[in-house]
Amino acid sequence: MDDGSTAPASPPTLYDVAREAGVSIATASRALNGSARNVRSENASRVRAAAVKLGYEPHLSAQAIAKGSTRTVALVVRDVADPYFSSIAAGVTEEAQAAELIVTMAVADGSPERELEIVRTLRGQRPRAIIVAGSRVDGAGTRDALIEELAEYRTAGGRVVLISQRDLPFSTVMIDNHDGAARLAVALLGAGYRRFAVFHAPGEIRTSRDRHTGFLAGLRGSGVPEPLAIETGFTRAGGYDAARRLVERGFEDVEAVFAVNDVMAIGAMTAFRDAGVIPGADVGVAGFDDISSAVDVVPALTSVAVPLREAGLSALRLALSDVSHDVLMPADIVLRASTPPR
Amino acid sequence: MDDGSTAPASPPTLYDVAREAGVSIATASRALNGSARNVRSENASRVRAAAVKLGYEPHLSAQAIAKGSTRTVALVVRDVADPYFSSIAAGVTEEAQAAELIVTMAVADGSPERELEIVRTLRGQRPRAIIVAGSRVDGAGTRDALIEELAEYRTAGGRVVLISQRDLPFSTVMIDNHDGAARLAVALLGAGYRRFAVFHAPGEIRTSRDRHTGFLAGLRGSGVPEPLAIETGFTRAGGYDAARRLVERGFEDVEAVFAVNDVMAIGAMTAFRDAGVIPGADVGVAGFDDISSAVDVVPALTSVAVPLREAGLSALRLALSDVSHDVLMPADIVLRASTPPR
DNA sequence: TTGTACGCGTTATCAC
DNA sequence: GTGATAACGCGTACAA
Repeated sequence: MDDGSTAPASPPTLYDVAREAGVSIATASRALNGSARNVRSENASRVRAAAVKLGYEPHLSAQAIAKGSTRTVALVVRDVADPYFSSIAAGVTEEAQAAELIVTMAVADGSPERELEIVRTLRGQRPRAIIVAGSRVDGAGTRDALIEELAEYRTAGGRVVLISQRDLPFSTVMIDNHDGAARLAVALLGAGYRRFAVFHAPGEIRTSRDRHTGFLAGLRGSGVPEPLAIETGFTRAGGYDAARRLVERGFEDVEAVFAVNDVMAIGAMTAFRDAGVIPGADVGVAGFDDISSAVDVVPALTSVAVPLREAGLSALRLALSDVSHDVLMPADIVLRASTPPR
Repeated sequence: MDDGSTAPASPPTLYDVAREAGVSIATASRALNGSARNVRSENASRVRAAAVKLGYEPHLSAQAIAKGSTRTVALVVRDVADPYFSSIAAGVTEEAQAAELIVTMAVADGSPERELEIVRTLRGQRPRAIIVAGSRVDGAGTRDALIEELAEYRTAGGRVVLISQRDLPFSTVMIDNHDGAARLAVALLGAGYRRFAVFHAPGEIRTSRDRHTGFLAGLRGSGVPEPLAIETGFTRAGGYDAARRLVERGFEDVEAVFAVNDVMAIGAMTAFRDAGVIPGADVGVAGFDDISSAVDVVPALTSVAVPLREAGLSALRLALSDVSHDVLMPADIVLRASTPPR
C-alpha cells in the first residue's frame, strides 16, 4: 500500500528488547518488571541496557490485560476551571502520584446525561477507582441509571467514591454543607445581622440546596424574618446577576447576602460595586468554600472553609482502602471584612 | 483457594455477551463495535440486549492492544489548582470530549525530573498525543532528556504539542509572552508611568524570563530608569512576599509594579493593602494572564489577556491534525483601575 | 451473514 | 536461572 519509504514507526516491544539483549522474552519481562529476583544480574543489566537503547516503554494496556488490573483511577468533575473542583483535582492527583497511579479526568459540565455517559466510558478503562466530585443533580431517571452504572462497576471489582453529599449508596467524602451553612448563619446573627438574602442555584443542585436549607436552619428560632431567596446560576455570573437583580429591586430590607458558594459571592460583590453599593459597608456578603481568592478580594470575603484538597486526598485514599465508609470533612466559619459586626 | 462464597466478580467480557446472545464472539464484536454493517439486525439487537443485561463495557485496554491504538491523550501541567493551568486543562478536556478522547492528567509540580518521569510513564499509555503545558525550566540535563523522551515518543507515532514558548523542537501553542509584556510596558508608559519594579520568578522559568525581558524591551528607548527587579516565587505567595519586601525597602522610586503573572500581582495587591499601601492609588499594579479573578479584585487588575482555554483547544486540535506547525495565541493588553493614568 | 483462528504486547505457569 | 507457551479480551482476515 505504502511506498514504504518511512517505516510505520511502531514503538519497540518487549520482544525487540529481548532480541537486542539476546535473551528470551520471558527473561526480559522478569528483568524489567521483576516480579521475582531470579534473573542473573548480568542478563538483567543487558536487558535494561537494551531497553534504554531502544527507548522501550512497557505497553500499559498490554500489562493491564495480562495482569488483569490497571494502575489508573478516574475522576469526574463538573468543571476543571472552577477553583472548587480544581482544588479537589489537585488533591486527587497528588495522592495518585504518591500511589503511582495515573488519573484520567473527565468533565461532566453539569449535565447528568453527560455524567452518566462519562462513567460508562470510564468503566471501559477498568480503573481501580472512580471518583465523582459532586456534580450530582437530583431527580430524573439519570440518577437511578447512574447508581446502577456505578453499582455494576463496583460488583465488577471497582471502587467508587463520591465527593459532596451522601445522596447515593456509595462511600462518600462528605462536605459539611448543611451544618456549615447553619453555623455561618449563627455567626452572622452573632455579628448583628438580622435580615438576609440568599443567592442559591436551582433546587436540583444538591450542594446548593443543602447550604440553603442549612442556612435557614441556623436562623430558625432566632425570630429573624424569612430570608429573601434569589435563584440564579451556580457560577460567578450567576452571583453577579443575582446581585444586580437585588439592587434593581431595592435592598433596603436586606443587611447581608449569603451566596451558596464563593465564586457567586465574589461575582455578587463586583456587581454590587458596579452598582455603587459597597460590599461590607452597605451590605454584608458571605460565601462558602473559602477558595484562595477569598482573601484577595476587597473586602475579604467571609466564608466557610472547606478543605477541598484534603477532600481529594481522602477520596483516593478511601477508594484504595478496602473498607467502605464515609468521611466527613470539617467546615470552618471564617469571618472577614465583608461582614463587619453591626 | 477461596471458599467460593463470593465470586471474584470480574467484569463481563465480550465472550459472556456472545454466549448470552447465542452468537459467536466475532458477531458480538461486530454488532457492538460495528466496523462493518454486516450483521443480521436480529442478531445485532440480541447482542445489544445481552450487553446491557450483563452491564458489559468493552475493555479499552484490550481494544487498544487489538487495534494498536488508543483513544487517549495525556496532559501534563505544573499545578491543576492554578487558574492558568486549569483553564488550559478545561480547553483540552473540552476538545477531547468532542473528539471522544479520554484525557489523562499528570502534575509536574515544577520539577523537571518529575516532568521527565511523568512523560516516561505516560508514554506507556500509548496516548494519541502528549500535551505539555509550560512547566518548562531551562538548564540541567533534564531538558535534553525530556527532548529525547518526547522525540522517541514521536518517532513511535505519537504527537507532541507544547504550550507556552517554543524552546523545544516540537509543535507548540505559543503564548505571546515577550511581545505582550512589551506592549504592556508601552501602554503603561502611555498612561504616564515611568518608574517601575518587576516581580519575576527565578531565571530558569522561561515564561517569567520572557515576560520580564519583554517588559524591558518595551521600555527601551523611552529613557525611563532601569526597573527595579525583585526575584520571588511564581505564585501568589511569591507576589505577596515581593510586595512586602518592596514596602519594607521603601518604594518612593517606583510608580508601578509589573508582576509576571496575575496570581503574583493579586498577592502583591493584598500585601500592599496589608501594609497600608493602596494599590492603584499609591502604586500601580499590573499582571499577566488576565485570569477571571482579575476583574473581581479591587482595584480591577490591569493585565495581558491570554486565551488560555483556547490555547488548550488549539493544542489538542494541533495534536490531532497531521500537520506540524506552531500556533500563536494573541495577547491583549487590558488596562484597568489598578493602573490609572497619572 | 457468520464462525474459526490468529495476532496484539505482556505476564505467569510450567518444564527444563 | 531460563525459555517455551498458555492465557488476558478484543479485532479481524479468512474461510465457510
